Amino acid sequence: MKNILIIENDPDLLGKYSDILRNSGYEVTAALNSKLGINLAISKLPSLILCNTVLSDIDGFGVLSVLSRNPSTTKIPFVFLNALSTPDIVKKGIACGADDFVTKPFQGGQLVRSVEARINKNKNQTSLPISEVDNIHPHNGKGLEKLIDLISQCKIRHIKKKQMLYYESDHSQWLYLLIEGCIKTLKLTDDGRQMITGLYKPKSFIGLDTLLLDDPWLESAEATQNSSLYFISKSAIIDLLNEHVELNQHFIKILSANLHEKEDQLIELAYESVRKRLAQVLVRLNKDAVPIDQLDICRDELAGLAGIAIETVSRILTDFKERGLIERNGSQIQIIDLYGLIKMKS
Amino acid sequence: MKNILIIENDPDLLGKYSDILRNSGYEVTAALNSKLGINLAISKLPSLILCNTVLSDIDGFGVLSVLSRNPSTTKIPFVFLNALSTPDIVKKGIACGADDFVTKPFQGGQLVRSVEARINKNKNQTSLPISEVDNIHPHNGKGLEKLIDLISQCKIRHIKKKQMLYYESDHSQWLYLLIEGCIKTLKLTDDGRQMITGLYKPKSFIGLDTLLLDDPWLESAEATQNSSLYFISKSAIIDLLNEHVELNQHFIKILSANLHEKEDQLIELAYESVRKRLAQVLVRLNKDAVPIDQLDICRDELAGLAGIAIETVSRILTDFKERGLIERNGSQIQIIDLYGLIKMKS
DNA sequence: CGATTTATTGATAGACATCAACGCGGGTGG
DNA sequence: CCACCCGCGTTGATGTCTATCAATAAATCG
Repeated sequence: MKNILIIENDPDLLGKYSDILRNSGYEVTAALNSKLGINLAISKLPSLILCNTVLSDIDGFGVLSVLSRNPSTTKIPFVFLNALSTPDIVKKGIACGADDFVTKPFQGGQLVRSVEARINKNKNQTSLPISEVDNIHPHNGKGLEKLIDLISQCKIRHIKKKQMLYYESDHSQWLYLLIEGCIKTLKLTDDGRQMITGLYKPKSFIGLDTLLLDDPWLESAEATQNSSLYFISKSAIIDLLNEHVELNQHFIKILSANLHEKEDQLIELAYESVRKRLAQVLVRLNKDAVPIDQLDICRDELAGLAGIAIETVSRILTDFKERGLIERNGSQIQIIDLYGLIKMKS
Repeated sequence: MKNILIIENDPDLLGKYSDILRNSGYEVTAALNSKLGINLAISKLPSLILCNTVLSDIDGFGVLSVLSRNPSTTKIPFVFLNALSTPDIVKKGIACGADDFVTKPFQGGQLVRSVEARINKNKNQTSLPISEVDNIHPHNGKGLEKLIDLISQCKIRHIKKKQMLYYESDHSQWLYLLIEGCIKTLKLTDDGRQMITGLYKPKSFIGLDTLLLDDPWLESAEATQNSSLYFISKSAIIDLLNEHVELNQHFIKILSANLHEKEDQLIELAYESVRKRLAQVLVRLNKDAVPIDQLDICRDELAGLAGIAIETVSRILTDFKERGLIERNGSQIQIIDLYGLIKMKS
């Protein structure tokens, strides 16, 4: 029978939730404060944890952080119970690695449904294969093998399109490994325009650049599609790094490659015309896109990637279409003449 | 008595050079081919090596490369003898780590003078203190201590203002550590404009980004002032990296910081006006400049740093002067109102 | 199907590159 | 020692590229 741990200050509510879940056939462990909750989570290893955001001693986010750092409990689905789901709470919850949010008050059925859905979702995830992660092959060394072990012990979280993964200037607690979907990292200007500094495809790490620095995030990250990611605790990775030299060197190589990419973008931004920049962006997107060379990306993001205004994107795209370089249907773009785009001159 | 090794194919010339140097009071070791030369260099450890660029088996550049990789011979001053000093030879020589070039034919006195000057120069260099190199403190770990040891065993070379250190797409053999002067790294566009991707001040490493990648240089490096650098053999550094985890992590941190800098520049280039970009460049230059806040930099380089046209630089500087932000005398710029520059709006 | 977001098109103005001319110093060679 | 040239910096006139504002059209979503 599935065991569910509930952490909730209010004895009345705790009893109520317990009853609902027991009636649905779950075994329930109850904790009236966070310390007890953490201990019970570690000793009982429940199938799921329900936890109030507001607790007397350590708050819900703190509980989640502690359990995330412990390898044996990091993978347990963690659902927040809270009176209000303000954007701020959701933001903080995602940053800590929460799986779901249930807002009080709720109908009994809703709670059960959420719990069931979450447990089922996490059942499937364990079988996801890790291979060729950002050019990691297990035979490349003991360290990379250990890294793959570590990753496979981490919890997978899913975030929806347009949801933020983290925000600029927030404290960074995780290294992310994207499994599915697409994540963009961006910086905002004072007047609200975005510059997209990175566009991450499956099998790549997000956050390597702040891994060893104590700095907070220097950019925000947002899902452009529904995405699944491994949340890898920074402290665990750092422990691994301290033991395995080749892992460090692998990361150095990734960072070096990133640096070179950025430098190329720099010179492009400085001296190339907008036309050429947009063409380059299309070429780059095409390279690591699905084989159908059909890009599903909104104008806003193209503008952010090329560093130009949305209206100009629109204009240039129609121009490209008239010249037979691309085809458009809706917001989808199909590249017809890749060579023509590459050879685009200012 | 100082021992000098001469490597020269032609027996007549070899004899002639030997006589000249013997008459000036040097002990001379002669080698008629490169293999012998290398062996003698290692066994005798001469005070200086004279070597023809053109040799029968391994050419002069090859000899220098081999000796540079050997810790016991890397520090020996190495002077090329060549019939013509074409820019191409000088370029290749500098890339390999040559100290000087003497062009044949020459007067006997010239050879002696070059040799003496070189030996004296290299006498002084051994005492240069390495401290706080790019935030390296010896107490930060065994690896950093070893790194400092390694660096102190490396030869220091001096390159003059406007001389190139390396060229884009050349093979990279060294990691450089700047001691004195200033080095800029730049990329060129097809139409000859330059984008300066890095401006290195003393105590910083140059070439970290290609250290672990087998790629050739992706940018060129040029001295903006007379500069002195340690030439650190890549293979030696890599050996050290394989032994010391914390050294890798130190480099990861430097690379991460570089990456963040580049990202900041990206968003600036994309969305800020040229006025603001130039102001930022001045602020950045001022930060790590001499305390007198007097910048000696030509318009061309300001343009390359901000990614704008030289004429525009000129125009904006006069505007800044009229507003009392800076003062100009000749090509020197003095910042009057730093805060005003920082607060510059588009 | 209406409402709201997202994309396109047009008109306009401003910013900046480009071409061209000119002044200034410093080095070079007669 | 002076004239000359060359590189560098400044200034002016001009044209073009692209952001911005505004209006409309299309598409997406509930």
